[in-house]
Amino acid sequence: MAITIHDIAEKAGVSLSTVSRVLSGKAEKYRISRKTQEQVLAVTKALNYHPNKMAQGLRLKKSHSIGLIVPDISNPFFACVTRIIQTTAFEMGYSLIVCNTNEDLATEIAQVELLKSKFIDGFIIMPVGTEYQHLETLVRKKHPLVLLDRCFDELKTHSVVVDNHDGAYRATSHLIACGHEKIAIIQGLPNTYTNSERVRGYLDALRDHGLAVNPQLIVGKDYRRESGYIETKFLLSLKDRPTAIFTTSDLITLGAFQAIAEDQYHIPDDISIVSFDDTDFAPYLMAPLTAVRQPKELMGESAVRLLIEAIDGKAQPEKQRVVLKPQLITRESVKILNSANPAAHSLPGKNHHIL
Amino acid sequence: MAITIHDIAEKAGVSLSTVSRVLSGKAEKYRISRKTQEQVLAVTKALNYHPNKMAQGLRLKKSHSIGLIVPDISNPFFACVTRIIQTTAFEMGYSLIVCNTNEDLATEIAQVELLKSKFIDGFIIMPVGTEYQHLETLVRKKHPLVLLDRCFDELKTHSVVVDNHDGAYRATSHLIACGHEKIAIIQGLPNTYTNSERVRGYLDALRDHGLAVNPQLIVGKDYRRESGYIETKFLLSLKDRPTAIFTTSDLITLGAFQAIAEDQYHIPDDISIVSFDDTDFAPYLMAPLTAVRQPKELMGESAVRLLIEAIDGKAQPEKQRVVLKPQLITRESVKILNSANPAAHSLPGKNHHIL
DNA sequence: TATGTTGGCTCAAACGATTGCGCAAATTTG
DNA sequence: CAAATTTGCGCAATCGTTTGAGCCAACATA
Repeated sequence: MAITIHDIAEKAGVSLSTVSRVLSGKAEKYRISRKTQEQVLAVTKALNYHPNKMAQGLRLKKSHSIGLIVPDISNPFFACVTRIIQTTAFEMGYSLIVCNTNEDLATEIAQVELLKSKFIDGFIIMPVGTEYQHLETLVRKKHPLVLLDRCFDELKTHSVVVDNHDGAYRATSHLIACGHEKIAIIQGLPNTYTNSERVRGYLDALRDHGLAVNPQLIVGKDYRRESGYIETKFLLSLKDRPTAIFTTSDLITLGAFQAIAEDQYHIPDDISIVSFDDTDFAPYLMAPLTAVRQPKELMGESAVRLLIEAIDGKAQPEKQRVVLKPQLITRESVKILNSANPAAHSLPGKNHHIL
Repeated sequence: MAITIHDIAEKAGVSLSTVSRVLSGKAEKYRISRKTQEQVLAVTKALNYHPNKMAQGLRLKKSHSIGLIVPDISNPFFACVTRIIQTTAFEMGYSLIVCNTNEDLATEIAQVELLKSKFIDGFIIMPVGTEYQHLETLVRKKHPLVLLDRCFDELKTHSVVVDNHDGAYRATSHLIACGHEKIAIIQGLPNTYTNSERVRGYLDALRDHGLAVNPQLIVGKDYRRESGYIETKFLLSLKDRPTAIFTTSDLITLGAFQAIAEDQYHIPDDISIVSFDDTDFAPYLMAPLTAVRQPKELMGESAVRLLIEAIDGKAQPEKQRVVLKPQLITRESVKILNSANPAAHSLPGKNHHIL
């Protein structure tokens, strides 16, 4: 079959050990003569040897691969983060096993189990976010683990998140600055870290600007397009229609757009939208989207670096939480109601072509 | 450390072999008594044993993981296909190692090398598509391999592709049926299977409808957004502007939209667009997109099934090429110039809400 | 009683690498 | 020239599984 160090040892006239030592750069330590080293290296090259990673892994208890668990790779936000993670990991010598949970807790648990048995060196997990028992097991068993995008305050592990409260606060404040008062929110998965923070940001912004909260305008139950469609339909049907909607993911926004188009409304004239994510297509939608941009590249990179530090034992033992700041990108999906307000003037309308 | 069959053997008072046999369902074959089996199973459960996949893999030369090499996971088309592949593979007991090439051949070669050493059971590759030496090596060494989306006629291996010629032909014919005669194409990566087929479909459609080919209207050099932007800028600057553009990927289309918006043109009034892919966001763009829809689910599923058949040795030894038919989805990005043409009437405008 | 058959399990050699220990030969030291 | 030290490398155990071959007891057959 494939070439092994056996073959090399034989052809080079030395022992297994010697070959292994030369190839793993331990020649100095074990005092292998220069001549022998060259000999071995030559044969290795000649036979086009590639070490068997499974054998290495078994012996060294290290697979040089990390497991990524993501709710939905086809969601452009996650897709982008995944790409960064893959690239960064590859540069650092790791390959990536990708698992999809479809936002389903049972699937997530199954994937974690699967990965555990695969001798993964570490995990990057964007959890569904409602339960964390299975993750606690990982932490207890000292599996290197970085939570990404979503985390649990109770779980003592590294994590990389965006300041969702800040993002939501600014999105909502922007709407208020533009003169909106009846502002709805279509939330994502309730009772999850990310979502709760976004909702909290929304509520805080309303409160800080002296606006009353209308519970009827808080809707939504997951981050998917279908949800955006349904909830927008509902919001549009209200007697006292909101003038603006804060959609908490770009996918929700797509659904909202569909509902709005179907009901023959127009963005932003009839209804304003601020979204969350700012994925690639955001500038090109029926109305170029004002959205909170998540620092996708930074998220992916930080997660990988943190994880690999943890794997190498170089991470601070105190668990770190990296909190990244989002950015509000203003385009044309928000109508300015109160051109009297100076704050509004400086905000949208100018930099439409931020892409 | 972790529990091994050693521990189980000891606690159950039997030998390693017996444990292994019971756990791998070979009890019958090796005549292990029912009592012993239950004994072993009980201890296994009690200790919460999970087999070490590395050791198993080493012994059995099987990792139950497959490698996926994809040009760009963040491209929504590939992202969607990747999700299907992951899900299907998982259902069939395989996990997925994902590699990204960024459409770069050197990276692709590096990734293939990496995966080869990882004891992958098989490959699904969406190649960059300009070279196939490294893939030929895989084929020669009998690595199960399925090419997806793009293939090489010269390479004798399984492949799953879309009938790109047909898709392009129908896209172009649709434009012609709507009365367009000056039709540009923004192609993808030249000299690749997929792209050549699409260009051929475009040319054939023009020819079959008696339209002359204007070489100036054939532009583009890769599938990315930037490319769409630049080429559209160019096309719009021509004295003899085309009335329609066939953009050969949704990403190119985004760039085209940007250029068109920037130059203050309007879709479809000033310029019509037919795209390729029909990703999720296509219906919600500034102009709901008429596009050739690729059967993403079917592509991903077929690729995995074919690969696993090949891994299990159940695939026909003759290499199979699965060719899937695309579908033209008409929305509102194409203007009907000749309302006299009966063919045009029956086509667009009705089913705008295909999502 | 000798012989064959079967049931029920264990032994030990793989798979392909890594590594502590130890053994010769070469070299230095006294 | 003997002893001590260094140089250069090999032996064999190990990682956690799987599996062909073999062994012993019990039972059936002649």
